[in-house]
Amino acid sequence: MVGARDLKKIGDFLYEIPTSHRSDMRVPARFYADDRLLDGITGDRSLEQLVNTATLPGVVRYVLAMPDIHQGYGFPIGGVAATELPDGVISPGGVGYDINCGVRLLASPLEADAVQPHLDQLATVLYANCPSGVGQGGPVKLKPGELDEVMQNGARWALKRGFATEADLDRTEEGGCLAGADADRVSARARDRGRGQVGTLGAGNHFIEVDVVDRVQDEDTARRLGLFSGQVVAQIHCGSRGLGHQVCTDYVNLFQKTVRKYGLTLPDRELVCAPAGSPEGRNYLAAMQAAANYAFANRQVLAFHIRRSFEQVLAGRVKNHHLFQIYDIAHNMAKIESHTVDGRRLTLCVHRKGATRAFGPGSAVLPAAYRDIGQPVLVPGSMGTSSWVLVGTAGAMDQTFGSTCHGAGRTMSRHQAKRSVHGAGLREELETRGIKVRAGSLSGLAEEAPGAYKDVDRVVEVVHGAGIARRVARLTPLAVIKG
DNA sequence: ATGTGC
Repeated sequence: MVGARDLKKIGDFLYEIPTSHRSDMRVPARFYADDRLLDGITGDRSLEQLVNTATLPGVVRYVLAMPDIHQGYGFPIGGVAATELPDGVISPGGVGYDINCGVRLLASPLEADAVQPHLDQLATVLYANCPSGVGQGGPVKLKPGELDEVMQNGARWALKRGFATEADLDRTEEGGCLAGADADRVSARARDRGRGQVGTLGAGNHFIEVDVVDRVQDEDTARRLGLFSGQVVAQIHCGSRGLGHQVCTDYVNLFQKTVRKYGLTLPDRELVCAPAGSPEGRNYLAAMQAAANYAFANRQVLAFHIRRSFEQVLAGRVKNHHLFQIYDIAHNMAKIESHTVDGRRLTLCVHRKGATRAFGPGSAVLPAAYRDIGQPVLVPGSMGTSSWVLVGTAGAMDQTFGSTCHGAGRTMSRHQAKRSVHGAGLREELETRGIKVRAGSLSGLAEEAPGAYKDVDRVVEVVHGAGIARRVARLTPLAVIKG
């Protein structure tokens, strides 16, 4: 267990666990927090997991955790670890079971007052059009061989099928398509699980939300993104469903063997990995990218059905309900990126698990329209609480390999939450606050109770204060759709 | 997170 005495405070919102803490650490471990969040962080195994990642072969500079850190499989959720190619390792546990879990934000030109009278119907129609729940299949029938196209081309596949516009792709991380994806590295079992699930939401913390922009923190940047106070927007939070889950399972199993083959010593079995430049490592990367493309396509099809739902409910009732895309980000992904470490330009495998890329102004990979303001960062809060739109900063490039937080972060396990919260009562409470709720499972709802999460406003305050993202606008929910 | 775990 890592306790308060093992920590060194090295900045207003920054702590370090030095390599003297444990003899197998190759680099220090750093994490961002304030005093209040610190209490929760030292209460579970997440810092010990972070220290474990500091022992990985090829890890550079320091491993990092964001203020929304909590316990995960092997790596903590909210963790960032960068390893140098080709001998530095890639680990499926550093990405997570939900490969390219991420968030998409669509914005309408409408004020909340115009939508309010139709909100109940909108929630019902969204729930009907966007299938959710564990194991749930979806509306898209793929032709033979078409699943390969989804995995190779991601949101580009969706464009060809009429589910996307060029503008959507332009405002998606990586253009919605990772070029290195190789569908041949994805097992038959993973394909079987994913075949019928394109355009579905899933369960757990995944959701579709209709929100209103309730606070604008930076007027200029908000305007540049197309956001204004009182505006109705829609958020999608979901990933690669059963396909990504199976890809992770397959490679975790396979990598049990590669750990021995390459003579790797690990403090936790859950950190199984392979050198990123080895055949096994490259195969996982290609399969992970295929699953990531599937997730981009999934969110794109959901966006299409959200647009259709707005059309169905609002056409003829309001003047313009077109939903344009602000951005789509991944928060479970390993990326091959170039970063400067101690004055040297290195090619790194950056694992972001429950962490968001937050590239600052000037980055060539950003859409032209956003290049001078930095990458939009979408931070969903817990159910019934606010969410945030941030932008990446030069500070993130300097401090965190261009990364920041991804959400509120759990304080209670799912099991704990289910025991202490009643789903029906929670729904009642949300509805009393004027939030429309459509949920397939009441126990699923209980697992996502706001009380089971940290305060997202505080998490965002820390990353803003630390300079690894900048606050632009806050969103508050009008309607929530869940599995 | 997940065709949910002992």
